[in-house]
Formats: sequence, structure tokens, C-alpha cells
Amino acid sequence: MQSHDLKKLGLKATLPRLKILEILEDSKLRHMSAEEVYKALLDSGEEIGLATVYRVLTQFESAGLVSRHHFEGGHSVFELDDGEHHDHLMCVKCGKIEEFIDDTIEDRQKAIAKRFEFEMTDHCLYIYGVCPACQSKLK
Amino acid sequence: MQSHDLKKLGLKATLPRLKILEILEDSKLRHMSAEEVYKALLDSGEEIGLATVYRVLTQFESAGLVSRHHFEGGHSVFELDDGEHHDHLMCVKCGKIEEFIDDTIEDRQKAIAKRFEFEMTDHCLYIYGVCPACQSKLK
DNA sequence: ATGTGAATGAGAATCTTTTGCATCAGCTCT
DNA sequence: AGAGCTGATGCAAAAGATTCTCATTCACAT
Repeated sequence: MQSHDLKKLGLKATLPRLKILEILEDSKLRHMSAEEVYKALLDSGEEIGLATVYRVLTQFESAGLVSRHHFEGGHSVFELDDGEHHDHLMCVKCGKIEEFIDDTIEDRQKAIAKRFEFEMTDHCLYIYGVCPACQSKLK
Repeated sequence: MQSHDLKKLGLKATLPRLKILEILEDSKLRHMSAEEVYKALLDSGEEIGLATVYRVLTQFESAGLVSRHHFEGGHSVFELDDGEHHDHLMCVKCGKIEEFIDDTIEDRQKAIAKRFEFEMTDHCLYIYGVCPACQSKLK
């Protein structure tokens, strides 16, 4: 992501914003909490305040750059939004996350929103379970 | 719910637990935050501490009596669990919640968990949108 | 009725997120 | 490149949600 991309979204291309984007792009974790982003910034030698991380992530969310999820723990995690909607499958033991898309489910959701006459703005599906690796460990 | 039902679940039939169950059963809100349960208790003249409300709700969750959801706001809401799984459709303007079940979606979810070899423990689907009433208001 | 371990209440503590405010840094216009 | 306006940042304090500590009380088997 280049600075002019931020500008297109009406956001000044400041150093904190660029660095946070960089972290989100480079991290092997696709889903990071604000705290994790903050720690990653410190690790890469950037002095950026936690409050700024929260502010920037929220702005990115409004701009459609990232999406925010509330998994079972309660607190927010963020992931870069590539424009492709997808749903999540999460291991309740180790926290591993798999992503998937299912057109049948997407269609049914639209049908349901229509049946209740809701104008759908968003939707999310979380499946929780025990991943193969953790199943083996338990034996 | 009678006191012997709590005992069956391995929970002593204490006054706070009985009162909290009563609130959950009687409230017109199917989904209540801990704070809302606490206020309802005060309104009905019960002196029960907020910490107890949290503890009891968590115990009820473990016992399978209630389920906990994290809607977009982030904080927890609880609803009595009648054993019937269902999903949620929520108005982002007024907070109104509709419930539904869709067997097709349920089946697809199982198929997806299987494909990733996850042992599914739970799942939830939230559809967010604007309800009919709020759509009219906006015009 | 009585004893014992579990449950409660009150407040402190913790965790996550937001906010106020003084300072600083992008960006636009010379 | 320089000046100024405006929004962005950092820090610390605040706020909101939830959990924990611990002394006291209560439910219930005996």
C-alpha cells in the first residue's frame, strides 16, 4: 500500500498509518488485536502510541481498509480487507483461524434478510471447533 | 424454572440464581447484558451485586442454561437457551433482534467443518442490517 | 439444629478502548 | 524551499466491561 492510496481514502499519509498498514500486510497473523499491532510496532522499532493504534485501526475500518471481528474472547481483532468477503472457522483450543466462502450460505443469508425486509449491511459467520492438530494433542 | 432444576445442573438453588433466572424468563428483552440484568434486579427490589450477576451468568453459560453473544458493540449479551439453536438478524439502527433457523445453512456449516476436519463445538451467524421500521424513519 | 464448603457483596483491580489536550507533522499555497 | 492551517499524535487520564479478593453469609447434607 502506497501513501497515495491512503490519500485517496481521505486520510493523510502519516508515518503511524503507513507503519500500521505495513504491519498488517507483513504479519503472518491475518487477525491481530490492537495490542498485537502495537507490540509488533515496538518490535520493529517504531514509537507509536497505543491510542494511535486504536484510532488508526478504527479509521481504517471506516475507510473499508480493514474489518473488525469479535471472536469468542470478546475483544476486537482486525484483518486487512481485500474486498473479498469470507467467513471464519476458529479453533477454540489454539486460536487457529481458517477462512472460507460458501455461496450457498451467502445466498441463504440474502434470502433471510429479504424475508425479514432488512436491508443487509453486513454479516458474519463464525464456526468454532477443535482443529485437527489439537484433536491429536488431546489423545 | 424450579430450584430442583438448578440442583440438577450441580448449582445450589440460591436466591440470586433464582432471581436472575426469573429476570431472564420474564423480561421482554430476549437478549440482555449483565448490566441490564442487574438493573432489572434492582427494579424488582432485589439487592444483588453486579459481580454476582456476572458470576451467575457465566455459570449458567457453562451449564448450558444461557448462551452468550458478542454483537457488534463488543460487550456480552445473554439469552436463555431453550436447546433450540438459532441465528440472529440485528438492526444496526435500533438494535432490534430477529431470530431464525435455516437448515440449509446449518448443513453447509457442518459440511465446512468436516472439510477442514474441525470438530465443531459451536457456531453463530449474525446478519446486520436496517429493519423495516428504521428504513421508514430514514426517509 | 449444626457444621462445612460453596456463594455472595462490596470494592479494588484488570483489561480494553476512548478521550482531552498540548504539541507536532502533512499538505497546500507561495 | 518556507509559512501556515488543520488534522494527527502522544501521553495520561477516563470510561466501560468484567474479574478478582476476601470477609461474611447461606444452602443443604447430616
